[in-house]
Amino acid sequence: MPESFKKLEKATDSLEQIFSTEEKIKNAARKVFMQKGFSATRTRDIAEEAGINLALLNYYFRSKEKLFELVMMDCMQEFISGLKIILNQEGKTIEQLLEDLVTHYYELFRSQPDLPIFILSEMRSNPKRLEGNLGIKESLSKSYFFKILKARTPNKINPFHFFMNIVSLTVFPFVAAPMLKQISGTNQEQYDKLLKERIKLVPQWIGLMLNSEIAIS
Amino acid sequence: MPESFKKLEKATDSLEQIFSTEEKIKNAARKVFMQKGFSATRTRDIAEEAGINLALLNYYFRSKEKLFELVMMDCMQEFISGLKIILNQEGKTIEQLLEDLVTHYYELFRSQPDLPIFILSEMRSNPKRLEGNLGIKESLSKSYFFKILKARTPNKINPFHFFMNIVSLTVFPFVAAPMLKQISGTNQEQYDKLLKERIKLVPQWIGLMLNSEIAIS
DNA sequence: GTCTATAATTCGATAGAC
DNA sequence: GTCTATCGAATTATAGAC
Repeated sequence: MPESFKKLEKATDSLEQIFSTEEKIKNAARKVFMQKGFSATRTRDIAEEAGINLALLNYYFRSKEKLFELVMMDCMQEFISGLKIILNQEGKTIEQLLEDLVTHYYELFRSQPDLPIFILSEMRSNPKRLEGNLGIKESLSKSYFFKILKARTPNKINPFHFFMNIVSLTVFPFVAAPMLKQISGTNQEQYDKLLKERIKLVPQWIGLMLNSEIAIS
Repeated sequence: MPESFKKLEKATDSLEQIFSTEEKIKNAARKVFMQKGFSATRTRDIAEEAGINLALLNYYFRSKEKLFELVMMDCMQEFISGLKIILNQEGKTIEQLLEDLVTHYYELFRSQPDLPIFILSEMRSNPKRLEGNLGIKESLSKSYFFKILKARTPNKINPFHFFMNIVSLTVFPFVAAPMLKQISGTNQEQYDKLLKERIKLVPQWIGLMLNSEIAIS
């Protein structure tokens, strides 16, 4: 095919063509990897999803593993990027910070429901992926949020319990969505309504815990 | 033909031999499948773990899929079996039921940490597995526990929110253990101490939520 | 850069001896 | 029942034409 004709064709093509081939492959890889995990994903699936030939995948990314590493890095980044910003908004009350946090993850997981289970399950088989992103620990322990959390923690309970509670109440309903949908007998729309209600409820429940006199005994 | 009930005949053999070959394969399969998931598991791994030859796996279980189905059924069963009993102990207070429940799952997941993430991640790729175990929905909605939960639910909040909270606070710290251990900077022993503290804490926190005046607004 | 065709390897499953 | 050896399909990766 002549080069001039090729350019003309590109310029008049559909929206799909505004992404470079490299980007198309990466986006397709992200979609398929998140849906099926590393081992269950075939490079052919990614090529098909991207609308390109299988050989191009190796041309751009050398191997399935290299492509996966890139996707995984992206996902981890997206998972924790919002966290650092929100946890350091000085001046806000802990209830406000919590509502920001829960809202953020509700919207993130609503657009990408497989993101949390993907990260958690891939981490099981390869826990050392976390070592690279060691910044999370410092980001949390040095954050404004954690400072006021410690101050408000009742009695001698480890403040980390409350961090666990926040993440559990926020993330697990997405991780276990298929099971919880089944158990509650709700369809997608109804279940999503429940999830949305939790944006307001979770911060209040956490507030209750922080204000209570519960101790470990 | 494989004979499942022949195991006792070899009672005088060494410790490894008290399990029939069929059981050894199934136990090995359970271990490897739970650790790596279906796709990442090779039948050769299972054979090696069981200390038998690869051909025997197909002799006893026909295929990797059939073996996996058996293991999955077992795991699902174990996951929900304790539930039905505990949720129907009439006469107990909701706080007592919760403590029984959290204790049960703490001990179950402590001996098999990969069980919850295994079930959740395999369900993602194959949500129809749940349809077989449809009994969960009825077990919950018709249980004594759910009856008193509904009675104690404040205002007009969907009682299922509290079921989600219980499961989230109980299961998620196991599902996300690698990540939470990293973030909290604890080793296995310290993290386990935290998990153990939650046996007493989670029921109290749930009690707080049920007694509060929080509404959806 | 992109394609077709194929090499190289892995893996599930089976045949057949004992 | 258990083993060794191997087949056949699937899959990653590459060679080479355009």
